[in-house]
Amino acid sequence: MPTPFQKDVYKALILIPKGSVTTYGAIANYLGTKAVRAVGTAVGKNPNAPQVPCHRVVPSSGKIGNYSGEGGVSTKVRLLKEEGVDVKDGKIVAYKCHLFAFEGLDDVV
DNA sequence: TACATGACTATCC
DNA sequence: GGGATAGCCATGT
Repeated sequence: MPTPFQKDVYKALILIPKGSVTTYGAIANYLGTKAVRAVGTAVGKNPNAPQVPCHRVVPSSGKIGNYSGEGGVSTKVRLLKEEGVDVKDGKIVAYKCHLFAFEGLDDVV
């Protein structure tokens, strides 16, 4: 069963609009924590499958990061492209433009 | 309860 | 900008 922390992470992921991406740090910040590692762990479990846009989560490095789904990173990149986010050599193109930092959704504060 | 692991980030070089 | 090191919290054994 998913832990409350995971459910919070998944809720944050669902808030990510199509064609946009966010970082683990942004999610952690939205949840009011610095546990980016824990966020990555929670997303890695991802028992909610396609229900949660886990492929819209990328590291602050602007790269793709990792993906535990089928096809791994390849599928993650493909999904992003399908949503309008272009990827080149395992890196997000103009990723800062697609970046979604939960601005305005700070209901926790 | 304690130790080890992990889809990371920040800092230093 | 890129590589290496330390810090971080939650989860699983």
